[in-house]
Amino acid sequence: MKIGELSRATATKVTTIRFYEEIGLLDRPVRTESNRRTYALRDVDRLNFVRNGRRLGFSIEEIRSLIALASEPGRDCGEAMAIASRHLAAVEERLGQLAALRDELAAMSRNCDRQRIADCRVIQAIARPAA
Amino acid sequence: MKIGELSRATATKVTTIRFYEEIGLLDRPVRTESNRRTYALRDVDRLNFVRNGRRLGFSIEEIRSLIALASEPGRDCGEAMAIASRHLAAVEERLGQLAALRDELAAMSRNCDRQRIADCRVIQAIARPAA
DNA sequence: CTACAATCTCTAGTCACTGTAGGAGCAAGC
DNA sequence: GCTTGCTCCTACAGTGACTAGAGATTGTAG
Repeated sequence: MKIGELSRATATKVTTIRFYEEIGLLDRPVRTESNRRTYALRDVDRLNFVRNGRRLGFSIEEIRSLIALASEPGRDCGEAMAIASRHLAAVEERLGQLAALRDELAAMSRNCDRQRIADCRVIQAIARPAA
Repeated sequence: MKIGELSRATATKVTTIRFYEEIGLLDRPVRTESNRRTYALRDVDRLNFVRNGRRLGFSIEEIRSLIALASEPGRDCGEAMAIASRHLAAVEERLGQLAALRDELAAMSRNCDRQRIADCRVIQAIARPAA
C-alpha cells in the first residue's frame, strides 16, 4: 500500500501522513527500492486511531499517550479514562464560553437597526471597555 | 502613558501590545527621547476595542475591518452587521459541533467501567474506523 | 552608588497542519 | 523509444494569534 492509497483509505492528506510520521505518531514505514513508503493494515488502523482522536478534539500529545496506553492491553485503563475525562471537562467549559459568546453576539445584532456607523450597536458594543 | 500603564489599563500583556502595533492594529505611538512608547486615551479606547473584539471571537482581520468602518461615522453600518452576522453563524455552527463532540465523549466515558486497557471503551471508541 | 524594575529590539517557539519548490519515478498511449 | 501526466520524494516556509526569551539600555528608589 502506497501513501496515496493510505491517504484515500483514511481520508487524510498525504502531507498530513508524512507530518504524523515526522512527529512520531506513525511508525517509519518500509521503503521500496525507489524510496517510496509502503504501508500495511496496521498502519491504516493506527492512522484511523489518530484521525479519530483528532476528530474528538484530543491533542497530538494526548493521542500519543493513548497510543502508548493502547499498546499495553494488560494495564489498568484509569489513565485513558483520566485523559478522556479531562478532555470532556475542557469541551464542556468551552461549550459554556461559546454559548455566552453566542448570546452576546446575538444581542448585538438584534439591537442594531440603525443606518449609520455612528449609531451602530455592533460597533458600540465592541467599543465598550469591558463586558 | 507608558506601555506598562496601558497594559494594566487594558489587561493586555506588554508583548501583545507591541504585537498589535507590529501588525498595524494599533497606531505607532509617539516615542520619548529615550525611545519609550507613549500612549494617550484614544489608544486605550482603541486597544479596548481590539481586546473586546478578540474576546468576542472576531479574527484580527475582522477587527481590522471593523476599525476601518468605525472611523467612517457617516457610512451605512450594513458591512459591520454582515461581519457580526457571519461570525455569529460560525459560532453557532461551532457550538453544534462541540455539543456533538461532548455527547460522544460523554458516552465513551460512561460506557467504560472496565479495568484493563484491552476492554477499555474509551480506547475502543477511538480505534473504531469512523464515527 | 547600587539594585532592580521597566523598557527596548530581535528572534524563535507554540499547535496542527498546509502549501510550495524542485526534482525523480513510473505506467500508458503513440 | 518518447512524451504526458500522475504520484511520490525532500526540505522549507507560512498560517493565526500570540508568547517567551536573550541581551541591551534606561529610569527610579533607597
